[in-house]
Amino acid sequence: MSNSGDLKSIDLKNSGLKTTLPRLKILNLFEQSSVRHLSAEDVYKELLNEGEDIGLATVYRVLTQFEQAGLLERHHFESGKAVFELKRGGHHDHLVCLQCGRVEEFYDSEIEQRQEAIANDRGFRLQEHSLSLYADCIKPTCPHRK
Amino acid sequence: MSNSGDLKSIDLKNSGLKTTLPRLKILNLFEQSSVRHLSAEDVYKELLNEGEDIGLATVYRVLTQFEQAGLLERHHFESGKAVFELKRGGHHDHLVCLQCGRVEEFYDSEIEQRQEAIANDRGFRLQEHSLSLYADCIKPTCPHRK
DNA sequence: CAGAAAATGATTTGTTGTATCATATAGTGC
DNA sequence: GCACTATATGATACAACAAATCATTTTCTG
Repeated sequence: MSNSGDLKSIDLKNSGLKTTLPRLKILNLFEQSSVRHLSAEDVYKELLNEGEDIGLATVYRVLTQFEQAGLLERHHFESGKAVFELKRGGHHDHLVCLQCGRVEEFYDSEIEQRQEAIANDRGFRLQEHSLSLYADCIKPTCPHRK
Repeated sequence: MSNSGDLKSIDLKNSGLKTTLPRLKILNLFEQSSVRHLSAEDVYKELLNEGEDIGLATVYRVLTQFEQAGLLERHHFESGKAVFELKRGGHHDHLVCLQCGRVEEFYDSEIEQRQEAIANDRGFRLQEHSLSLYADCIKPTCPHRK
């Protein structure tokens, strides 16, 4: 069976990117992984673990291309290194657990509105924003709870 | 006149840091500079420009110490490299001009409240947050307006 | 002012990410 | 299917930012 009608293949073509094996592998990983936020190193190591043959340079290059194509979002958090996440329709912000590093997502329309208002009041047109909460988990289910 | 009663000297002593020349120079720079957000390189170059003799390693080390001591805040924004800012009492968030990179500060109690509520609702105790707005300036005074 | 403790700064090392370039692969027209 | 052209790959070199090392210098204490 040909892959030419495949959804991922279409995503790539629409972005002006050729449908290559490395790109499909990376896109697949993001769609199937239970962890939604992956760094370039994470992607590289995971693919090597799965027995795939891929170069680190390709991973960095493809992740940047996918970001520009609107397929992935790049976040910085506090670790210093970038992590990527599949861009699935809706926007959301992040809550990072200070114990285990787990990332929860949230959306708050009131905050979104206030941000718009703040930018407008000051003579700006808001283009994007970055909001991350860093918090201690008090749930007994948190594996690294203090 | 001795410096031992000096405000900066006291700030440093309270942090368990010796009152050394490099530390005073760096603290002075943050207090006197018109630009509130400086990277390690910015600090290093500025001090060299002023004829001061200082090492880059010292700058990085001291900035980190000042952050830990609560004298400075470290921000990441989107540039990838850290910038530092004097911690003057009140908390605020940042609005970054996409044209000229200028940084404006704002505080919105409604956003602050919502953040607390979001964390609590999800079983977290909020420790800190990072909120940056990236926007296009529509003021005629913006030097790099589109 | 002498001695102990800490800080400095030149340099090395580490980490993250991009640029280069010869080789390999994908999409095209036949 | 097959050859051709454009693009992508991946090993490696390079770059930027930051932290660790360590001999020398400076600060603080008594």
